[in-house]
Amino acid sequence: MANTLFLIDGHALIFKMYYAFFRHPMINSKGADMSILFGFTKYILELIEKEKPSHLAIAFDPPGGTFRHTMYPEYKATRSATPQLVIDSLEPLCELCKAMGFPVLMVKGYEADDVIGSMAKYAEKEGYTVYMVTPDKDYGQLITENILQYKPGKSGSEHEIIDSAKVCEKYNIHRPEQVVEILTICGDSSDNVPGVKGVGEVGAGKLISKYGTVSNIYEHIDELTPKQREAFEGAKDYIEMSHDLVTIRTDVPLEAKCCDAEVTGAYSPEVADLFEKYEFGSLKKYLGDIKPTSAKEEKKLTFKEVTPEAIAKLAKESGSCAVVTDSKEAGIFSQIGKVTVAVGEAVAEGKAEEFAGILADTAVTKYGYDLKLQRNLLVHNGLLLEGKLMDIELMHYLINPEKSHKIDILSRTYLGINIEDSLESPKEEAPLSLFDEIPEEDTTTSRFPEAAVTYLLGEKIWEEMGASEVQGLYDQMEEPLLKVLSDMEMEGVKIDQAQLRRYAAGLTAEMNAIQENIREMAEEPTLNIMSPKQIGTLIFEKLNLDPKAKPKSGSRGSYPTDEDTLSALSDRHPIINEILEFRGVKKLLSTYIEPFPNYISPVTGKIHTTFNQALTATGRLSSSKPNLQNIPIRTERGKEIRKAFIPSRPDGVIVSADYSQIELRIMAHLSCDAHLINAFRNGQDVHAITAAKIFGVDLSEVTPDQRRIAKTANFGIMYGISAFGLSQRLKIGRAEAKKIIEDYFANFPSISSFINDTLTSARENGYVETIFGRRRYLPDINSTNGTVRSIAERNAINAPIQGTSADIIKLAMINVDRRIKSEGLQSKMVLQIHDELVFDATVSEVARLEQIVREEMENVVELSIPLTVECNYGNNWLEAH
DNA sequence: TTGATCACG
DNA sequence: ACGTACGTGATCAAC
Repeated sequence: MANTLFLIDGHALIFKMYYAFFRHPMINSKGADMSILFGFTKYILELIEKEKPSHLAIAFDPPGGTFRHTMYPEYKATRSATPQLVIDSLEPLCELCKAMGFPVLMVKGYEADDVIGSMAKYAEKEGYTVYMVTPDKDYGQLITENILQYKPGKSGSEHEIIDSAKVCEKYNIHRPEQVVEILTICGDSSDNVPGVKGVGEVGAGKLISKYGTVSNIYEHIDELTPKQREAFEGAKDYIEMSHDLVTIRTDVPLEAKCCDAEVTGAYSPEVADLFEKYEFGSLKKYLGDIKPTSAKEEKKLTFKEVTPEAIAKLAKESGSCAVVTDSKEAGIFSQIGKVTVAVGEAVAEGKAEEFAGILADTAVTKYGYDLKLQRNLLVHNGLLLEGKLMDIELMHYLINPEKSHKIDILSRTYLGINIEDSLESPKEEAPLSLFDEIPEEDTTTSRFPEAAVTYLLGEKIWEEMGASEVQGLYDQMEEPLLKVLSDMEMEGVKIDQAQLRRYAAGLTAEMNAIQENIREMAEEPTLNIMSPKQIGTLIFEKLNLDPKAKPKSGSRGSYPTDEDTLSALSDRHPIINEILEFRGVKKLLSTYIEPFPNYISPVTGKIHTTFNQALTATGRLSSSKPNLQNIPIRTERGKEIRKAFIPSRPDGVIVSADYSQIELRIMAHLSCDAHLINAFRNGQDVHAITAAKIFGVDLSEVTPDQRRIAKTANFGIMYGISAFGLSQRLKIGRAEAKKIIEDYFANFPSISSFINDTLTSARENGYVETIFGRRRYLPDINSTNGTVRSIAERNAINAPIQGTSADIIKLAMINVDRRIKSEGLQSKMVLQIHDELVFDATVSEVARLEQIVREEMENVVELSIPLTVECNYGNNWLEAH
């Protein structure tokens, strides 16, 4: 087979990668943006794997001007400045390409186009088939039988090979060289090359197919229409220069020979070094067995097996051990398999009962991973997990909440030990009931490595926590909370199944009726209302309710059909409201009603959610399987679902206690704003006071509408407002929104300086923190990319507020739990919904419980504003509001 | 697997 | 040149 040479248009590929990673840049551990370097390298390696070229070279534009600039000073003058990342990536990229054995073609005074053109023609003579890898249409002029254009596909789609026939067809010309004539006539706005005004690709194609060249058109200028003649006359002075500018040179002196570009597939250790340096972990597979010259000695994990009795003795002596409780991830009521315990290098494995003494020993610290689940499993199986719980996942969460806390990654990062091979790969469970039979235990896989690594990691990560001063946060907050959450999960919450079933029947009937109605109105008996694509087509094409609506770019031509968009059209056709109704009902059924029976434990008859304690970026909890933190309340239909959350005892009630406006109070505290602090101290209506200030009216004259706007503005401030965002929320003009924000900051200067101070500190430190020292790192806070930087800035404002609120309720939960236990109440705390605690209580205890809960929640921390709690109770969760 | 949509604070 | 308020989880369609 003939040799194939791939010539890469480096400049174009760099920009392709720049935009591909624009929204989510790839930042390495040192904070450097590797987007272009990584994307470029990955593209080349994948290209080689896919197309298997025998030869490959990469052309870049040289620094400084080219002959075209000399010829025409305005050349590319309209281009905006090259992004800094592109500039910074160029040199390391060249170095990397050379190291990988690909000739870097760069000739002073010539652009990459000319270098590729010259190389292509030369290689063609040598008998190569040449593919020019570029999206640039200018390259069409170079295409021959053996020189083709390889046009990379846009995000996901296939590449396209452009041959002579295709390019001729595109412009309606006879020979690819005539692309030059087309470009001369059309000009090139991005390169600032002038063409013949008023003549586009189609017109140019017709003329060139008839006259062959631009100069021949001028020779027959009398045959043109008057308009065309005028246009060509107008371009006469510069047309020759334009012709010259768009002509790709094919006679550039080249040093590289084709044979230099051979793709061997064998890379040097220096390439592996660079991959290591740039953290291209996922690209190492392309290097085969090549290892870096400086390959670190991978530490070996050593352990020796001893008996359960021996390990118990060691654990007692050292005061600590690591515990791994074997079970499939199938809910908190699973059977336990074997238990593995490690102390230093000593490990032991056996039935849980064999370790019962040590597990229950309060004097022995337990290192482990997801100890909340382990504690639940053990308790369910009649065993205790006592002593200080050092959960490495939770500990690492405090070091950096947004990094991965997976044990294999921690092991590599902190210990230099790779346990991937010796660990069970976490397989995805079938997403069925939590209470299915557990698959047969895989006894071939030992948990020794995991236990031994956990022990080492526990000590190491604890040290690391000292550096960011989060040890106290762990001891005082997360570790005690772990046990509280474990109790809450085990306790569960009672659901009125009969009420749920009755409601389901009614809703289903309602939904079917709406569906029929919609299909009739649409005259489409098979319409799938759940398909945004079908709904978009129906509304914007068939019914044409908004002729101005355009398909969203990027999502393959589908129209937006979200609630905002649809609501705006509800006057145009009755079908709109029906669609929204349908969605609402369907949501309730499929998310909150149908799946719930599967979550009811046959053991307790209750629902047991999982609280994720090491997940959110801000310090909040999250709830899953099922999520009990997003049970409906805002709509009438939704409220019905809350009625199904009932007390577990016949003489029971549900008690709900929620912090009133806690985040706004925290902002008042953090900013020390006198107006807000006074308002909260005096128990006044803060949103009304805000309205009075920003609209410059008396408090008594604030209209409900002004209050609503002020309330939205208050929330907006906490989320890192923009004029655009506020205008969207309030459905007002941008200028009006801008005015509101300006008036807000003018009247609340301390909020303004709080924001500025927070941003300054974030830029200096690279992180922000809550009043309890919980950190969130913001690697993009100093990014040159404006979009990602503003996201980081909004996070910088919001994280201390949301995070402090999360810290406060966490402490309150610990204190409330302690009081309930110390006073011997039967009532149980069962749910937390960010600013609300829900209790499964007994009637006789309600008064005492409310007193305790209010006391603990309101006094958990001393701030410059009071924290107030609203407390209610009733026969179900809805009535408790 | 991803994106759109929508439930909550 | 771009996108547009913070933090979550579940479901469905469509790739």
